[in-house]
Amino acid sequence: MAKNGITIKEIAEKADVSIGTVDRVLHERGKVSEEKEKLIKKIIKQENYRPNIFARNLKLSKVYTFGVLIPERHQDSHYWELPEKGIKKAEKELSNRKVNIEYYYFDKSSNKNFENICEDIDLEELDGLLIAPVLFKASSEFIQYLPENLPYVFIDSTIPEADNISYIGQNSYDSGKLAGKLMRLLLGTESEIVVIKSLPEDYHIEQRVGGFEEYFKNRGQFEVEVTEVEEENGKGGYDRIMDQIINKKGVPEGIFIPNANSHYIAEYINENNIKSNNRETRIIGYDLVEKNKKFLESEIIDFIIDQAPKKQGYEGIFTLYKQVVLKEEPQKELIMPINIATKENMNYF
Amino acid sequence: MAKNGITIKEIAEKADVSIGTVDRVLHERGKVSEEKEKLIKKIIKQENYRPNIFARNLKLSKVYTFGVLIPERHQDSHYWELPEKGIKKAEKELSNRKVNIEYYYFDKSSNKNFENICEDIDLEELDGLLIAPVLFKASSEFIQYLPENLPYVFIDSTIPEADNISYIGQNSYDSGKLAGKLMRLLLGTESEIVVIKSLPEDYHIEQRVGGFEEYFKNRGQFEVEVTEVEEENGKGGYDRIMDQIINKKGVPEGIFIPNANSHYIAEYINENNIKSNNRETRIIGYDLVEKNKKFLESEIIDFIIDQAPKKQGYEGIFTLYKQVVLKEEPQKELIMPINIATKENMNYF
DNA sequence: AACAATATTGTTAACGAACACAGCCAAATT
DNA sequence: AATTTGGCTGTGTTCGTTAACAATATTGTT
Repeated sequence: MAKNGITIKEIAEKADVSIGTVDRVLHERGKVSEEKEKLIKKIIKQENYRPNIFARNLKLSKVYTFGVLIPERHQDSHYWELPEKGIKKAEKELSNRKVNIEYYYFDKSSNKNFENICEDIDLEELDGLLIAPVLFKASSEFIQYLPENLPYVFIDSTIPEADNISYIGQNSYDSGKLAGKLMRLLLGTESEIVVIKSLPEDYHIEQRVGGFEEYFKNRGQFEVEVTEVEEENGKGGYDRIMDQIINKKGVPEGIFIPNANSHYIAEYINENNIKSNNRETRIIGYDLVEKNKKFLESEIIDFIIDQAPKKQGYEGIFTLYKQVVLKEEPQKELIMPINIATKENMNYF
Repeated sequence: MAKNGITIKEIAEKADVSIGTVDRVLHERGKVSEEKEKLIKKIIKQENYRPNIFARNLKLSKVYTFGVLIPERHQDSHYWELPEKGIKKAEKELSNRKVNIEYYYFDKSSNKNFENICEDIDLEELDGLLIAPVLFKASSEFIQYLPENLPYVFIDSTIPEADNISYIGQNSYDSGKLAGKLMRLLLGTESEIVVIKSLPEDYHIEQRVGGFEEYFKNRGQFEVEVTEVEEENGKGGYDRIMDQIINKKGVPEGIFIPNANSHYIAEYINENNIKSNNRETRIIGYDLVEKNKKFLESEIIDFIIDQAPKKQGYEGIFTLYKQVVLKEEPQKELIMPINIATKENMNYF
């Protein structure tokens, strides 16, 4: 019991060779006769050899450097601060384990800037890379140029055909459906719902809207209308859209914002003291950024769907660590929970 | 940059002594002249010396054994399988890091059994202990007898005056409040709500009920009535209580079950095809055990509050690992999120 | 057969910490 | 003066893995 695992030395004894030969088999370095290679491999398998990570890392005593390529912190209503928090947490925990992190922030509204930042990355220095491929096309291009043996992990979004060792993120479609259900609960019956999507198009957001609409199919007493707003216009853009909506159809009973900008709407509703048929307008948004938390606290926003961004960052780094440093088996996908945040539980995430 | 921490050898050089002397200072073994001791201590502090965990563990090459003392898996509607899953996950991840876990399951309905199990534990063999102190008094007694230097962590519940290195669990009061809010949303207006508490008394459950009631204070259109049922009577007990409630006051619009037994109620409602004033009776319960998931899937249960049991187990073991093996600073408390599970997101936890 | 070229295998010194052991020196004892 | 004692300090080995280097075996070439 509590078997402590066989060592290279013991394998060597069993196979009647030196540890050098075992080492060659293990690392595929140098030549080994077919006969001995077979024997050694058999023993390794039989005895379920796992290298002693303490010895391994002691010997290597290399400083591993991981790169992090994510949007600038303040973008998406400061959403990107959140994954970064998780990354920093992982960095701290790994600080005395020879792990070092280089941060590269790009402006997600500019492909050009993304490319420039990418060029700045000293890929030769890196042992792993954490990427938020929000700029789909530019990111797809970028990963073509990565060195063959540089492992990378995606967080937030993913690129289907890529060779990433792992993807960490949420199922956006299901989260949209959940938002639909919550909205129905909030409204009870017969209501008009507006979805305010932002441009440029984004896979995540499309999915969320898709799931939301799906939920209301065959639920005739709810009318769902999707509108669009240019992300870069900020608060002003949202204000104008709201003016238009209200002028055209009156105040909607429910508003769904499939990104972190729901606080703009909440602010509009709050400033203009808007009510819909004598009841509050219900708002569901995404992401626990400070401004959304404020309006969640005052219950102007009813629900925020959270995609565990901190965890995404944390697990992203740890996935690289486990892969690169500990040589553990990777997990191809890590799907985040779809958290529902309200005034009552928002501080526990 | 990427400073890798000073080594004993480097300390020795700086202090112009040998590594032996540094070692003596570090471990308080043998005599060292006051003068040199001071100097060495100063350097250690200045340079923030942290032993290299790889070297340390390689040398020590000790197998650490952690004990786990939790209720039998099937208890509380199989709730205890969930923390155990997290524990097993941690065990697997730590398997090649010389960590070994011994499981001790007790019958939480019997103090006597708990005591017997505790006596079976070979405390001398253990390097750490994970305890779910659901039996408050018996657990309080037990921890008195633990060896001075045996670190232990609580999950699920805690004991105020104990010397545990960490507590991992949820804020039950706030989770009850959240349940209240969700119930109000489900019901809309004017409803009768029944809370079915189980006996014997349990701190967690009291807190949850307390939070729930608190939420409905000053919300006159809701009437909340608390009833009790003997846990050990199982389904039969819940059936009888439901019969009584319905006979006395008719079918309540909402039912809140502050533990993992909500599936009993759901089954009752389902079997007897019960409706309340032509609308569904709303049910909110706790814990994503299989049976609850089944009724959540079919929407007979509307919400399940989840306390991240798997995470509790996982983090519990890792807290011990970090403390005992890696000698990192412990975190006195780790408060779990209050997760809201519905049909739509239940499979992502 | 002599020798070079290549294929295969063995040896050894780190990595940093822990710890047993040996050594040195001055004061105390005989 | 020789020896013991105790206080203090340094040295060497070990843990399992890695990788450079050394050594030996085998094959090919003239």
